[in-house]
Amino acid sequence: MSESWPHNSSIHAFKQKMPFNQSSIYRALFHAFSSRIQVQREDAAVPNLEKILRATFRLSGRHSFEAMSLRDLSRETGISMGGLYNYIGSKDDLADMIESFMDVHMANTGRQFVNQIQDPRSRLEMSIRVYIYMGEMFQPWYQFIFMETRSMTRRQKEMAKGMEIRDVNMFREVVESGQQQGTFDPLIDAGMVGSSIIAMIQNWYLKNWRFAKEGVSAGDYADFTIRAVTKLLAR
Amino acid sequence: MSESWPHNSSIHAFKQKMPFNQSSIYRALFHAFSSRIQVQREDAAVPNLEKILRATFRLSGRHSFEAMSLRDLSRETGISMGGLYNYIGSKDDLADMIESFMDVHMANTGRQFVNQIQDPRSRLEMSIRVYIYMGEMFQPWYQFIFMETRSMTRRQKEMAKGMEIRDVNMFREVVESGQQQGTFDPLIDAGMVGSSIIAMIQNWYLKNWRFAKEGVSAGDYADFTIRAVTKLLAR
DNA sequence: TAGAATAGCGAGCGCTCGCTCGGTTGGTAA
DNA sequence: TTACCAACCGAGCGAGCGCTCGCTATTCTA
Repeated sequence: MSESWPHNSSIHAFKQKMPFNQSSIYRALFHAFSSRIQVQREDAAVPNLEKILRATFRLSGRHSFEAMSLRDLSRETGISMGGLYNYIGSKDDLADMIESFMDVHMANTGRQFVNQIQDPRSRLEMSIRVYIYMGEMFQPWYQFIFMETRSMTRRQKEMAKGMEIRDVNMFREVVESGQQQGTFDPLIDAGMVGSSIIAMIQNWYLKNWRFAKEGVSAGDYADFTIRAVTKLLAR
Repeated sequence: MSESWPHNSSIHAFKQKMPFNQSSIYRALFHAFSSRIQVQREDAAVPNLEKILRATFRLSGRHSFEAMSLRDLSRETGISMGGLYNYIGSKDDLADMIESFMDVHMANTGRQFVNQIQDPRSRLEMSIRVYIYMGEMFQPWYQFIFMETRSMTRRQKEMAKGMEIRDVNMFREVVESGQQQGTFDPLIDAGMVGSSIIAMIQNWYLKNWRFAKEGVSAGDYADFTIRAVTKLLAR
């Protein structure tokens, strides 16, 4: 998968290696949840799912998921109230689909890009880049998870915390392996570094309005972040 | 004000220099908004305001401000529905009090600590420390602004964006002045540094659950952040 | 092309929301 | 002791919520 990508680290090259993109993700979503979606015909379901998800991101970005009523969603998608309920079991269920999909598919996809890289420095840089590019591609998804899960059920909250802890630990472990190998400064707290990297990644997809205004691209941001982390860990 | 604090940079010393703290802030709030609060007797108003604000933070932290009903707030404070409306003009107005108070008072207070420091390096370090300590002291206030404003009126959203931009620019300017003076690496984008520092500060008050679990104090976090920024800007 | 199956529709249900307003309470001044 | 009024109370209002269900429209099968 990533045999060629590291040699061209642009987001464009990255997108070509992804198993799904901003459009085809709705087909993947349909297959992941076809058992709990009442509509079985793919040609009918996938475009409607795309309408529903896009409208959900748009409306809950405007105010919040809780403030979005299913009547708003019906109006925005052009699908009737009854029609919506052929795709979701409840309003909570809609949020759960988004979160569960990310929990499984996004996390696995990201991991595939870095798992075969052994060298800690390359692996750290690649991880940062992949996470930022994923945040760029699926910005509404990540923002949704960050902003909305806390309003949800205990189960959903725990899932979100779990995802974040998993990510922090992934970065912490890369840093630790680099420290053991002597590449990175062993006096820096690896856990704090992991936490800070996650903060930087979240900063990218949460504050995209500001970066867009200032003409900072995802590639620029990844370069900056990698540089900052590299300097922090230099011996 | 800060003639002695810089020589003892603990949060304890910082708290003693603050014009208000987690308790007395409600008296300050009362005086700031006495014109739009119907209850005029301070001895009645201040304790009730404290109950209302604390309960608002507690309830909107549990789910969200929008999901908090005024009946919830009434139950949690022990103040009747009608009683609440002697303190707030509307539910929106309650959020506006919180946001407006921070916009004016918090920002000014923070600025007073650093304005008389000229040396860019000291000023940068002091600023980071003050912002993190403020975030620690008034964590529910900052978290509220970060998480809830986007659900509010356009005016309130603009106010929140304005606060953030002002803070980013403050950090950007300190970095630039250090670059012009030759203290900091001039090749690092000062705007990006400012943005990253804000991200680190927000990371502190948004993820306090994780830092508490790992025994990281506000002072530890400030030290780490200052170290990271210093290394990034080193020539 | 008839009949069955799937997809889509929207008025209406029970309920909770933000907010109001006429009434009650309790401390203070005359 | 009485009269007053700031402070507080909570049942009730109209609107809008999530969700349902009897129905129609569309597509597939034979």
